[in-house]
Amino acid sequence: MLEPLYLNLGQHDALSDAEKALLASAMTFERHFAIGQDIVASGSRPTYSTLILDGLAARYKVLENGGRQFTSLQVSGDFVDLHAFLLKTMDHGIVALSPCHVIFAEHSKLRAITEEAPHLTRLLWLDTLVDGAIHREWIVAMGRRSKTSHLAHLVCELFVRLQVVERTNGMSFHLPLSQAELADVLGLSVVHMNRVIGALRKVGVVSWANHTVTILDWHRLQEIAEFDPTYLSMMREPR
Amino acid sequence: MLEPLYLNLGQHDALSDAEKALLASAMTFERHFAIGQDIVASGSRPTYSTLILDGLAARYKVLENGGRQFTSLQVSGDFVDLHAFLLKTMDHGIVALSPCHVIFAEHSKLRAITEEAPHLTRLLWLDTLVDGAIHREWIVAMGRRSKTSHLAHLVCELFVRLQVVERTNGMSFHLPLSQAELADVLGLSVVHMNRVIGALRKVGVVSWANHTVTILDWHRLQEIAEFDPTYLSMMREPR
DNA sequence: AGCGCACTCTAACAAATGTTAATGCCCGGT
DNA sequence: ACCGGGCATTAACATTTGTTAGAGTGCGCT
Repeated sequence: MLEPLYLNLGQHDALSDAEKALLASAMTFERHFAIGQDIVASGSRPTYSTLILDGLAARYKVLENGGRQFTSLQVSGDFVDLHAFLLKTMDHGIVALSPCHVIFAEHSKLRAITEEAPHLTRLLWLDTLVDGAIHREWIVAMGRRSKTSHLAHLVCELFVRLQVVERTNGMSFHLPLSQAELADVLGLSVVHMNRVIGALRKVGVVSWANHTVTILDWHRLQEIAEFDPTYLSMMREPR
Repeated sequence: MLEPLYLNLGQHDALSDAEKALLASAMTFERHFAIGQDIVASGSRPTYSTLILDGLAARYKVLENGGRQFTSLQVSGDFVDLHAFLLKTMDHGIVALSPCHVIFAEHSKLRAITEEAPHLTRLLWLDTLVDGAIHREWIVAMGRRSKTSHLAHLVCELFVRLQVVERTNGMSFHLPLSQAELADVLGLSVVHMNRVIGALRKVGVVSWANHTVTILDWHRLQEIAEFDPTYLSMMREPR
């Protein structure tokens, strides 16, 4: 059941059976969340961290004027709030964008891992570092890329991340986001989001319908996005 | 000499003398960098992490069209590339924005800390988590705040961070960034950056001259920015 | 004192992006 | 089969932001 987590952590470095067992023993109960439900509330102080077994979720903040910004998208195998283990207080919410099947890891058990399993600790730390690397890439995309390039970059990133946890289907993947939600990812208005998707469709590098994205020309898409997967640290090496 | 680091880490949780000594023993040689010099090169694989003792630096990426985006600003007491300890390959560069006095911590020593000093390990991990929290706040600012609010937020953030490491002077602090560099922080053109600074000046919440920012009305500045320092985790509590 | 240079600031215009509103489509509920 | 609601799409127009160009300013250097 924790397969996606093993795939996610295991992409960076070998994960021993003992470490897998240790992770498994940190888990407590499972839960399902419906679309739109908050998995973790902003301002809360969780005592466990949430692992997505299946589904798509997002971190977000809401401003006073009602504007919402997603700060990350989380897929199967992602700890959506591993950072709360040490940050303690959630400064943002996490919402289910598709039906989500999750399992909770107790902070006390994670703490025990940091006391007794240094290598596994480094892998969990690394997981949050990749999170940060993705954030930086998003900042660059928001600040200096054209909107088309930004969207192309997002498609590249999601495809690669989903491939790691075996949630792609050939060159297609399921992306159950409305254009309004996508607009809250890129920081655009809904109308402009629609224009940008149209632009990407028109150049013919992706087809996009029924919440399914199919990459028609990976090479050119990567070019438009200037996508370089280095930041995802997908190289397996000692950590 | 490591005082800024102790202040930085110590703001989140108590730092024992033994831990301070351990940090000190991880350090090797010091170095000075001039304005504009790369402290860490993109694509490199450093074997040490760089701590700023004094100065201002920034992480950045450059796009094919020459556009540059800063993804973070780093002040005294910040490990600018602690993440490279586990990410291994730098996916971005780090440049000195003021003359920088830095000291290097060997990765082998950091690794030893993860093997033998769990609590200190958690504090170092936390340091990178706060990094991530700042990234998220920047994403929100870029996506959903007005440019004036974004700039106000940056001023609030820098003031608070500099205060922790005792680099403020009353309600003023030194910000040696040209408007062109600031534009690369907010993701704007230089001309528009100038407009935005003018706007913030006009409402009278800051004065801004000679690379010195003085906050004239903290309360109103915070209001404009919708600044909530929770994400900086400045509460001292067991981690 | 004069010069050159980097930086700030402004203007005029162009392009990107937001807003409001309307239309059509699909799909689930009755 | 009908209805209603959410979503995608488009149009027209407003606002923000970028581009290009140039003038002003301060400061170090000779």
